[in-house]
Amino acid sequence: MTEMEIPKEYNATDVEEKWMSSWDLSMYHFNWEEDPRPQYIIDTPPPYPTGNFHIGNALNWCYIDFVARYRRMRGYNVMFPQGWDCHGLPTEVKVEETQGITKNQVPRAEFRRMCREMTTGNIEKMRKTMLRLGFSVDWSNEFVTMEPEYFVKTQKSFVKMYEDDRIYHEEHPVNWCPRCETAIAFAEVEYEARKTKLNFIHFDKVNIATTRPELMAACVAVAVNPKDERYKEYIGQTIKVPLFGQKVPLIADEAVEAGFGTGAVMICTFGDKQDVRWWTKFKLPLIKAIDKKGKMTKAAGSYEGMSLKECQKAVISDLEAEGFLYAQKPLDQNVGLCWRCNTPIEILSDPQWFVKIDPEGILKKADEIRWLPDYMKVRLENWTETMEWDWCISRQRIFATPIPIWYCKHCGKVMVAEEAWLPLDPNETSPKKACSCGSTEFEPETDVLDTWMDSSLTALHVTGWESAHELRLPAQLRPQGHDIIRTWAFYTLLRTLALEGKKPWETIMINGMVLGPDGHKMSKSLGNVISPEEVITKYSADAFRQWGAVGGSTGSDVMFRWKEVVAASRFLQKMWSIYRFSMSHLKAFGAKEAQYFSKELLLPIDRWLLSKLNRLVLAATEEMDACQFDSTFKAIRGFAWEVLADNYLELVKNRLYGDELEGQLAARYVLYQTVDTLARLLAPFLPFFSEEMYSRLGAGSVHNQAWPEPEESLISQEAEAEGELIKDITSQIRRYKSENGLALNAPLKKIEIYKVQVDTRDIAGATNTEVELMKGAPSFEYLPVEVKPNMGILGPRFRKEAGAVVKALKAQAPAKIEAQAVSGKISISVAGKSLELDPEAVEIKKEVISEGREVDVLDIRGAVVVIVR
RNA sequence: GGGCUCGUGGUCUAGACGGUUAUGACGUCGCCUUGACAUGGCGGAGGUCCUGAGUUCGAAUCUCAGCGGGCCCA
Repeated sequence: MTEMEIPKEYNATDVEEKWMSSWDLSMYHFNWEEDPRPQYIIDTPPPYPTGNFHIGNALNWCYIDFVARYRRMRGYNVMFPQGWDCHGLPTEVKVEETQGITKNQVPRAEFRRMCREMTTGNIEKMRKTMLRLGFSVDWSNEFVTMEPEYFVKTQKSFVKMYEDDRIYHEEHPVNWCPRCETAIAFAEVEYEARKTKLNFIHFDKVNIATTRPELMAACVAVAVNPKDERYKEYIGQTIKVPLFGQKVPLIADEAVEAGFGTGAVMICTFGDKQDVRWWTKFKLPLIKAIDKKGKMTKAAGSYEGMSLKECQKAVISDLEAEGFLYAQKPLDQNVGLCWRCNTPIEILSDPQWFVKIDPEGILKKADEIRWLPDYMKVRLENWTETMEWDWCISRQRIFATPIPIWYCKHCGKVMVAEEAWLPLDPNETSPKKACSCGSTEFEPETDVLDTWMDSSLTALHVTGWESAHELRLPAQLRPQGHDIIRTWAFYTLLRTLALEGKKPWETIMINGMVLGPDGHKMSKSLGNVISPEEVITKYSADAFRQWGAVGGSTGSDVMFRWKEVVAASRFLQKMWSIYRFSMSHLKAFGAKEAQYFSKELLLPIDRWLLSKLNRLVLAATEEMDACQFDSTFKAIRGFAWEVLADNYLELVKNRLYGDELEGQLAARYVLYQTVDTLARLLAPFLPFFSEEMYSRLGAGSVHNQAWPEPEESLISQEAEAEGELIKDITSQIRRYKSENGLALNAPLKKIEIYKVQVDTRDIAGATNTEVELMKGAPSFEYLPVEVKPNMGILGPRFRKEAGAVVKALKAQAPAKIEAQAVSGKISISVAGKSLELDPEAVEIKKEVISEGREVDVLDIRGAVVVIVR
């Protein structure tokens, strides 16, 4: 331990890069074999490999890393795996963009290759950021959903669920993105407020109002509210649709709002979700007027081939020309958009694959899981309770897990791959057996699986499902954002339940979103995006992580603020100074000196510090167990800064620099314990800084050390009370000097302390003044100036009369009350009745009269401190 | 339109089992280079605890209503 090597300034970049390149990351590996330690498996979110690990990911990973490092130190066999959720539209869209093609212009296999290549490059970039942020990822348990080792599981899960009758193939209306030319799930639909026009149109018997005149070709009914007097007589009759001429029934349904538009609505296949409900309820016919590219079909007659927009324009002008359109009104409307390309979605009917949803089962399992914070469970419940359709899992895209299915060319029967054949792409491989009709000719399924079919398997994957290892379900923790509760959490619950009948995790910890410095969601269009790299370069990874810890409580959204990062890096420097000072006094505190030390040597302020330290350990442990990172870190920081640096160090400096060995030993012992404990407490949050600290304290990495155990015998009310008095006396004298323009190390003539017993050695050292404990009362006059009622006692006792009692107390001279309090009972009269109060029921403020004397008097916690100048 | 969440000095925030002096940070103002740290120390100013009503002896805290943010959805 050589303090000469410790620079005055903490150079975060050098320290962080040094440790990053020298750490042996195998210390973070999970042990799949028999291990006496309890397992702690984290079902980490596999990020989408965009190539850029954004600040929201980073916050999420900070939380995961805090937990992972803490649990390791607590003696758990921790798995912090890293997955990559590769498949899906965004990569396809990006490849189409960068290559200037559309998916159908190149062979399927070639397109997949381009996607894989881009994904691999992106993963590499993101790994770098994660390493730089010091996350203790277990890279031996990395998984990549596009690799056969992973997607074989996705396919197996499909086959198992198909055979279990949980997956079926059916023609059903689905959300369709005409740009991406694929079905999408409800979870992938986003809504945006837009202005549109409500068109009022004469039908032959009633007038209807619609925002979608281009869908008149697909009109299959008109609906009114059964209670609507205007239309009662027409219910059950047929109505002719203008321009297109089809005759449709006029039906009655409660769901029609009589007050909206004309009170009559046309039902089309399909304008919106409500149309689908009516279509199902009344078993209406299906007219497909829109094709998969969003163009009008033959069913639209002369409008065939037009885009939806063109068609709407044409229909409106034709309606107007023929006198059907009689009014237009502006209307605010929410349009469903494809979450990836922002194209308005349509509802089309098409054969698709579906997973059955069992809301009750999911809700029951959700109840068995601990939700942090608990109110987040409500989001899952609300979503689950409002599910209307099953989960559409087929997508008409390319870069995704293939559906291992063929259709027999002769009888049309579905051939499902056997598990032993997997993984495979039905477009490249044929079934290894004939159809039950004897045919060996098959048509492959070209649809692929929804990406959530991959990622909803992570809990199973990380716990060893379908691997050489024993299944270790449930995982201990699922960390994720609240934005994907309805998708990732929901689907994982569904799939784990369907495949293994168990809950996927014991605890789910929800993190909030990161908002920009302006309080809004970070987005390119708002220009408020900040990257983790930018923060690291300017202020260090540890400062970034500290912002992640203290930025907000777990679950709440966190605003990114530069000044918090600045404050974080200031704490690093402050902590560094504390460390540097401590180490300069610890060079000699080796085994040699330690043998002369015994706890009897500890002075009151030492016991005060140790009590506070152990209380801190106790609280930090409790809060880390509850994933309360902000309060944990704030407690540690507060201790280091206010308790240790501002007070303890100032009080023991004199002893440390002095030549009295016993006092020195005690202070060194305390310093050593404190610095060692702080290094450990900080380790989950500041892996680089704490490692640098620990490198001069002990052997090996701090990340292989145990979390500190609180020594309860050192926690003591009395030790803290006496320490607090010493601290307060010293800091009041410091303030006194400051107010009186004295240098802080300026000696005073003398300090006299009355009325309490207190150890004066450190007070004398810290104030550079002789301190004497005085017997008896000081010869000063006290003037009681104010009576302060203690409402905690008076309120509950007197209830309605409490107000009157307070009034009566205040009406008396403070000196009179004081005199009674000294005798043990205070009597007052309220509304003619006389009452007796205990002295505890009031606090009497007194002032010392010291005018005309060469002294100043401070009243501190019952102690009277007389300063002789 | 629904659900969730929040509204505290200039800014951000703690407090939420109801108890009279409302926490801390940043900013601001003043003083101080003291043998770890000026990226520091000490002190000061600055508050209708969103509004209104209710419960209560007593409300930032509980209840209701309203207003206003944010998020997730329809």
